[in-house]
Amino acid sequence: MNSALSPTKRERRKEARPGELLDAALALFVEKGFAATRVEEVAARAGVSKGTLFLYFPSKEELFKAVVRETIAGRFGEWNDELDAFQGDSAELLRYTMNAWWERIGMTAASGITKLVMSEAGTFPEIASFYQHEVIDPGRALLKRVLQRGIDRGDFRPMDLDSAVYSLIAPMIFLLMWKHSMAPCCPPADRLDPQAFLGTQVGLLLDGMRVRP
Amino acid sequence: MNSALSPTKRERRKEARPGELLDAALALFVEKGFAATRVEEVAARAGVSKGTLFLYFPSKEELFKAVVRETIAGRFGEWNDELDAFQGDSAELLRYTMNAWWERIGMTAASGITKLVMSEAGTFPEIASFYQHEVIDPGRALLKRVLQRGIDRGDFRPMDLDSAVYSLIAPMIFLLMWKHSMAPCCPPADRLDPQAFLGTQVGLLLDGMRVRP
Amino acid sequence: MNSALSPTKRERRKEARPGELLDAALALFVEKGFAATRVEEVAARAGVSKGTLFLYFPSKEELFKAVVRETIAGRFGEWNDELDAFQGDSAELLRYTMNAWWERIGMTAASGITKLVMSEAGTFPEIASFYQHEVIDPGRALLKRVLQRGIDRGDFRPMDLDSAVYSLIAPMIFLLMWKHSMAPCCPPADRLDPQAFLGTQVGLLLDGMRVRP
Amino acid sequence: MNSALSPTKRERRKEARPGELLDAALALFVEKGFAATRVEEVAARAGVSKGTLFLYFPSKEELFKAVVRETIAGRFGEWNDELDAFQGDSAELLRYTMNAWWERIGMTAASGITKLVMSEAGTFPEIASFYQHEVIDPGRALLKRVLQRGIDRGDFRPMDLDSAVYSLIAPMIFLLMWKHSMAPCCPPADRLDPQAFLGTQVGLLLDGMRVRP
DNA sequence: TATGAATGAGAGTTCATTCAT
DNA sequence: GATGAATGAACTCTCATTCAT
Repeated sequence: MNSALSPTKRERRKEARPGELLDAALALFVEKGFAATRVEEVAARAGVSKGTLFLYFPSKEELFKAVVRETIAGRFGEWNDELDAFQGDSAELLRYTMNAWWERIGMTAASGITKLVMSEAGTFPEIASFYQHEVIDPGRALLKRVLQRGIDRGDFRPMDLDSAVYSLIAPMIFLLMWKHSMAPCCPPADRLDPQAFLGTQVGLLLDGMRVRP
Repeated sequence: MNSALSPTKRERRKEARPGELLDAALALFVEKGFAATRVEEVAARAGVSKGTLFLYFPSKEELFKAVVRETIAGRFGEWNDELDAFQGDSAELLRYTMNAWWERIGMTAASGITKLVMSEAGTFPEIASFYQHEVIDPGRALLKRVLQRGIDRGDFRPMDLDSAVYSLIAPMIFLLMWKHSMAPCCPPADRLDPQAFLGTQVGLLLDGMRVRP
Repeated sequence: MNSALSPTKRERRKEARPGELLDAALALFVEKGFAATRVEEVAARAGVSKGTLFLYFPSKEELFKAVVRETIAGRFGEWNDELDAFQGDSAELLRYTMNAWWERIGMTAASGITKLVMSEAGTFPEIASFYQHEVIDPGRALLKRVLQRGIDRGDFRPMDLDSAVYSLIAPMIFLLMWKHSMAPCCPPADRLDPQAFLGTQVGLLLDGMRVRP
Repeated sequence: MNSALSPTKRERRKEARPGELLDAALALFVEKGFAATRVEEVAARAGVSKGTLFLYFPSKEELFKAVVRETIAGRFGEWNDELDAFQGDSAELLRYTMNAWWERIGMTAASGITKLVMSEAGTFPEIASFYQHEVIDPGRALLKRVLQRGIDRGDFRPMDLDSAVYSLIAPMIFLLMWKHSMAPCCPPADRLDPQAFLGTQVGLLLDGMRVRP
């Protein structure tokens, strides 16, 4: 057997199974919500039979939890490194960070997960809690470091950091909820342009809207 | 018939029924989501039998729509009047408006409905569209007027209004999604204080976080 | 009170109630069948409320039975008298009898009852049996007398009377089932003309289709 | 997979399922009518669970339609061939045809379907229409050919074919309605003997009941 | 390991029947 | 008597889950 060296096609597929199922489930859960997604659809989209799905995941709920866990594998390590390496004005860093978030999370399927977790938090508090610890808290910590850096460098004025962090999270959460709920039903003309919005929002947070005295 | 003068107990109940059912449905939909709420539960909570519910609402979906309609019934009229009557600085007006939103929507069950609509938008695009027209659009228009007033009076500097409006909506949507999803699972210490957050957010939007040159 | 002499409108209506309900029920049962007819519809058509119907008939089943009983009140007395009074050829009498049946039963709502009884006989064997005794048997006896008269007068050749009677009933039953089932769905062009059919049928029964030797 | 060679027990069952369900449905629909038959009963009689039935038929109504289609699947081909091959007197052919009808339709479960279709025509006009096109019309065409053959050969006198055809259909429809409605409730003594009746009826139609001039 | 036929608890909905007014 | 709001049993249909093959 050559499995140790180069897996056969069947073996490769076998190993890929859970991943394919998770991808299919992610797409469908995001599109239709947990309750409205049928496991048979997930299986079909992953190219396997209904029974096979239950070989890998003991129940629909566990499949959901696995989807969430899988999709949010630690993304903050490299991000923190980028922050440390950044040279220059903190306003620039902030803009860069928000943009990076949009490109790496907001624009990708990962944004669907957040929407999903928030939508189904009532039904899966455990998942919401897990998400809080694994994603939200690290994210807040990262943003806090950016702000702290700004204050330390004299770029930003002193402020209540915890609260300000939420001011940065808010537009991101809003953007992704919007994208996955209201946007699909709005006439294109009215549609919110995410990057432009993010730019304006950061701009306002940096400089404010009030006329200077 | 005495119905013209004083309604009998039965008649009084009959008039109250739809409201009682709507209340029960609102509570349960917000708590468990649309799919996970059983009509029998709604009926039971309203103190009637399953069949009675269908006397007033032809289907579960129509019940849901009715809940949405009921909860958001024209709230913008008085709000616009207050805006017109307001004397003073536009920054004050903005703070006042955001506070009022929290007190009238964010703190009440109406916030649950918005969370629900956004969560179930994939399953009920029609509802999402309805919500967009009946709630979101009027809300945006109102905020736009506030900003325009500020610019006209020289309180605010000129800006892209449409985009800035979303910067005001974002914290509200965020707050209410948070309240109905993550908040219930987070340790109290970490909990976001909505009023404080809103204050900080508006403060930042008004004056920015950057050190003045 | 004048009720003994001339009843008031309300009293007249009260006495008429069961009749109005029976009429409404007859029409709806014939149109939609027993199961598909809702008692509320019957009540509405009779201009009363659902509850009132149950004041006069203890159940939907009893209503159905009453409809059948009511609609077939002895019609054979006068018919037998006509037969006795008839002068002339028995072939003429037979034609007359069949025509009279069509005009008095086939064309009227009474035909719907027969269709109904036959259709629902499986569910209401008791009703079928009642119908057999009250309608079918007297009808057969009457037709038998017509045939016997023909034989006695030398108009008809001897034959098995019981069986021949069914040959006369068959086209009537057929016609009324047809009218209440297939006819409504057939293109007008194909539609069976009842009187013409009855004429042909009696003609054939009288003279046959075989070429005479 | 061995399915190509010898189907497994499960596979054999799977193939048999629709047929078993159809048989069970036929029996129950005929016995109790469409509305009074519960799908669970049908499933139980076929030895499967409620859910299984819906694996094969998407709804109760479709099950009913399938029963109708199945029971009447092209029966007229061979019948027309027999007619073409028939040698001899047209009166004989007519007797043979009517007898064959009784043996192949009247005596079998197929008669129950016709009764059912006529009984439920009000509720399922679509089915009635389908039946008209698939069964009644071909039947009429066949009988018409028999009569035409008789006239062409000089066995029968000229006549209005369309109308005469109904004179042949009438006793068949009558017989089958009778069998499925009144017959079960009548005392055996009174019972109509179908074959005898059909014989008499055809005899009368061939030769008439009038004494020859 | 993979399948998909089979299951059956459970949900929404209907409607004959009851009964307080 | 008359009403119609209320009931709840009954019914169709769904779908996560199981298991023989």
